[in-house]
Amino acid sequence: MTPVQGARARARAEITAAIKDEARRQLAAEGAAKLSLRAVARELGMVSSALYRYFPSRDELLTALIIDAYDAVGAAAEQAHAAAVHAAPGDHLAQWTAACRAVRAWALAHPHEYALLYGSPVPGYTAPRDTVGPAARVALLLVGTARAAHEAEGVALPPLPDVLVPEAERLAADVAPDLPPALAVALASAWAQLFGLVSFEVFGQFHRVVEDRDAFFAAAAERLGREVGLLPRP
Amino acid sequence: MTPVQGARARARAEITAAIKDEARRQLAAEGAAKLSLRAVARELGMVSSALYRYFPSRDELLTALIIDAYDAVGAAAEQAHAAAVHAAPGDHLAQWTAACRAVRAWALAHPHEYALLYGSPVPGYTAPRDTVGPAARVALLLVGTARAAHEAEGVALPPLPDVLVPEAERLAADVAPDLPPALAVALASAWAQLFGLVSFEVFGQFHRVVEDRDAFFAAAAERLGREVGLLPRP
DNA sequence: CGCAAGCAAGAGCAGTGCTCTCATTTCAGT
DNA sequence: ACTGAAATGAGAGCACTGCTCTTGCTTGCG
Repeated sequence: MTPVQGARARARAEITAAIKDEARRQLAAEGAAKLSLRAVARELGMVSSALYRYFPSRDELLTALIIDAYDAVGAAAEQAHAAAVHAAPGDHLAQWTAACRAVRAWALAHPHEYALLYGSPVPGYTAPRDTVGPAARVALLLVGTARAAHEAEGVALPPLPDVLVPEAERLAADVAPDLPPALAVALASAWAQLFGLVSFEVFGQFHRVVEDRDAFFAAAAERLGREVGLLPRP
Repeated sequence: MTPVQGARARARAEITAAIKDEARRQLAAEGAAKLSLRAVARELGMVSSALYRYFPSRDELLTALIIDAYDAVGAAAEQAHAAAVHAAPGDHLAQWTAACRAVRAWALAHPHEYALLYGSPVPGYTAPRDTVGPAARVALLLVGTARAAHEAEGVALPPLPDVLVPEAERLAADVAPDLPPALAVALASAWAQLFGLVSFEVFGQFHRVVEDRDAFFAAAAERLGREVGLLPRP
């Protein structure tokens, strides 16, 4: 795009990145609520008002971090999925669980950023349009896995209750017109349930309840995969 | 317990309740992050420092609200469950879904309190021991439904993967020694997944994705019930 | 070269959680 | 019934926060 930007623009990009880095550091250390513009500025050796040249408000800074985090977890899942496709080309269930495990691993490694994405929404703050793209990456990856399995060998799902048929058709038309409506509904359920499992673990709800969480999650993710019709080692 | 407490103790209880009420109002209006001790005091016509005679810190006030909220959602679920037991005595699946729907309804009616319980943990704040009892009410209700079904007609579950067997036995011994280990694991999964569905809805993740959320949730809750071996109308 | 735009600094405003001191009220033991 | 201790409320104050506004300095384009 801009082949050689002026020194000023470069400095601006560098400072913006430095602000986000420092903010991410504070986020990881203390959580979103303790992320303070003044502290970020202090750590960067500037004065708080200067920060407003780069981010018009604290919420805008948070938004930038949210977008980066969605991209990070999406990239982690996509990478793990691609590796699984390479390692076990036809095993769609293994590919599914690989993506799920990558999401979980990223969440456990970045709990505060995960909380920003899938925890309580920041009050008075509604996610701007820019976040929906990155936010959909993981969901689209799950849809893609199910689509590959469906194209390769077809999936068998139990019939839907009658009341859900219109919603299922609408949902399928919206997100995956090539997939059967029952599969679209199953995917939406599995999507939410996957993050339920991850959130419970990251937010400590499994404390003193589930101990061997690796094995527990692996089994649960595989069950979710079967729920959307995936089968092992075809 | 205390048959007739002095006027002072009564006043203390009343003021404590008034503080919690006003705090709950602000919580519902603006969310946890904007809950301000000073604003609560202002609204109650007292000075902020006086509040510290009743709650030693803002976090302690939050803890009190959290315990109340756990009790409220637990009571809502228990009441819906009891009604279902009365209306359809043998239909354990209907009882299960009734409890799930009650949790969802409470969450949608009190989104900010729900976020306090199942959203991002408040930073720097770890839930004290007093919360674990109320927090377990919904989980215990789900366990109880599964136990009733198991005692009445037995439940059939797929076998566990080998790696999960030790964890399953430990988990069953901990929370429900009378239930088969595979059922205990399935219950823990269903528990987390149920709140995944509710959280996605309350936190807006289903925005522009799932539209007919009543039907969607009802179907998902029923699937969760089948996952723990419940069967309709025996 | 000049001048507009970009930028940092500082002061300041309104708000926050929390602590401390100082009166006053209430209650209990003698 | 009286007194001393405990509980309570008021107020000032500290160290923060996000954010705005004004004031100059620097940069780089036309």
